[in-house]
Amino acid sequence: MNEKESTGVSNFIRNIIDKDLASGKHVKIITRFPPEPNGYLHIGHTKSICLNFGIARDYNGICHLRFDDTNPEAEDVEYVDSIMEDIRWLGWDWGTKLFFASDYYDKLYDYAEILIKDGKAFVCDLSPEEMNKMRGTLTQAGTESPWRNRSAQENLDLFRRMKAGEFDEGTKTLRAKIDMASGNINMRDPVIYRIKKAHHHRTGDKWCIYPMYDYTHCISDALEGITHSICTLEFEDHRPLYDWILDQLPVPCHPQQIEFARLNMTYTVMSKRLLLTLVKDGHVNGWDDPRMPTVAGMRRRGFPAAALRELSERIGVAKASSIVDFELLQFCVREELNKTAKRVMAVLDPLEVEIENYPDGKIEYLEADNNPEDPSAGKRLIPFGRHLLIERYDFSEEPVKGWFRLAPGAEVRFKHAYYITCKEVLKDASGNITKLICSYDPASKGGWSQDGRKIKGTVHWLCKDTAINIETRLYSHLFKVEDPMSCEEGKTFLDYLDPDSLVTKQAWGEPSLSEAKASDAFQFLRLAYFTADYDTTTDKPVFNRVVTLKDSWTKKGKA
RNA sequence: UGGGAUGUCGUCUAAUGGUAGGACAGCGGACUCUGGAUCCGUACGUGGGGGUUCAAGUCCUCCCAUCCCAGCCA
Repeated sequence: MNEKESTGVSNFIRNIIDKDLASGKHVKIITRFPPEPNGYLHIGHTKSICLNFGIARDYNGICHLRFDDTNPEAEDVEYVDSIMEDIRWLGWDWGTKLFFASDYYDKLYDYAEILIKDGKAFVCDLSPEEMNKMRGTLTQAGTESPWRNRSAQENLDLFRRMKAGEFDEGTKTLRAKIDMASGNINMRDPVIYRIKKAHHHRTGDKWCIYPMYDYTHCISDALEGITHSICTLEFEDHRPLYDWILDQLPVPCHPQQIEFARLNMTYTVMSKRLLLTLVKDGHVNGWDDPRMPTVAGMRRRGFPAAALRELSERIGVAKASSIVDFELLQFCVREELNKTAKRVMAVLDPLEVEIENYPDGKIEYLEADNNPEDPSAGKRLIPFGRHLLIERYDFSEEPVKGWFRLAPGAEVRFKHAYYITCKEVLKDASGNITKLICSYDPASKGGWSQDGRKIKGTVHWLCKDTAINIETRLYSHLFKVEDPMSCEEGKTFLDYLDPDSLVTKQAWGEPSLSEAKASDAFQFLRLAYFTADYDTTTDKPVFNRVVTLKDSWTKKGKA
């Protein structure tokens, strides 16, 4: 129990670390989270973030935040800022360990010269098209570049001139000299430097050659003393190259790359490219649209950071590709919000109720728990009067078996208020129910009676005269199918978008809701968890539905 | 006739040659001033064939299925 709490759940990566610690290979564990600042973080990244920062926390180690900024054309400070904000919001702290791969450009360059002097790298004049042709195919070996056997001296001279900006983009690259016949395409003399006359968000115009990921990442890890370099499965094929480069150079250490399966989740897509499409083509309202699996979107939606961390714990870490049930996320969100969300009453689809034996014009204030799960959340006073509003679906003129909400002649409890009995049903000319005439039992104030009468049904309600208008944004899955990526012939993931994934509904709520501040979490009693949106104002409160409450009644198909 | 990986309840994940366990979802019940929460119970799994072993999810072997790789992206 104690061990489990202190080191988290067991997984194959922690097993490796345990062994390395036991054998004395390492005494201090250093991990890193290495995002490229070219997009927003999504829930897939939160798995990696929690993994790396979580290991550092549990092993008394350190997790570095290192931006993998080697492609200036794609990257921007805007992303650097949003990524740091998201990681902090998720509850992690990198202390002083903030790094940029671009911090290492000078060292990286020096190492490249070493490679050249040792005959392990060469300047190649092939055009991108030629290089592509000569790379071979998955089943056929590649062909060696005609420039492969230049002298070290010539290579050094050319590389220095590349750095000096003497050549145009695309005319020359620096390549590692490995094996054009390798079955692993990454080992077929991979490019390690290319010419890009681009402005870098940190180094400005100092450089016109930029190192490639494979070359940069392993050396950056080594320079920082990373012990375990944890990445996703698609880099498995790159590990031989990671190791090869470090084996050629006098680097301070040789970190171990370990790959794990990235997170996939039902009813959503996870790639930056696809998310960008959703944003760019206006299928959602920006990166922080509450339907997006981005950290920014989930934050706005109202998913608590603690729930996201809990999810990361629960899904575990392994090497088999998998798709996690969205239900598990919802469970984590409900679990957290149940403990923390303030209970209030709101009515989305109102039906008028008039209490015939309650004095007209009288308003009394009744005491209500703010959170039955947390007594320290205190109580509040809610207004009650003759004219009330209830949820239309809480009344049934012809109740089915097992129905214990309101019905003609039935008595139910109005939460925190009184026992109410339905006396009469008023309808308009076309037969629609317009109002319920009810009576209340004054002896049941607070929602209970001394005679021990058993009242099974409890409904939520609002005092009509004091209720305020609110806007609710009812979110559901962005996609109609579990896996939008496995498409039928001729369709794309966009064909599975659910046009009803956002339904905006004007509703009514307790007066106190006008004071809600953005990100405040609520449970609208018996309905769902809601969070005040960034758009909320005193005049026009706006709430995002985070997740509905579990509902074992409608699930039975009885509603 | 390329290389690299992975197959355990519906889903995710543990078991490191010795009782296949947990969580979510499901189902049933208890309880409840939220048909919420909580509590209890229940069903469901080692991709397949051979082999080694007293004993195999685990070791060997063959097969099958799935995923990743041909950017001067990361």
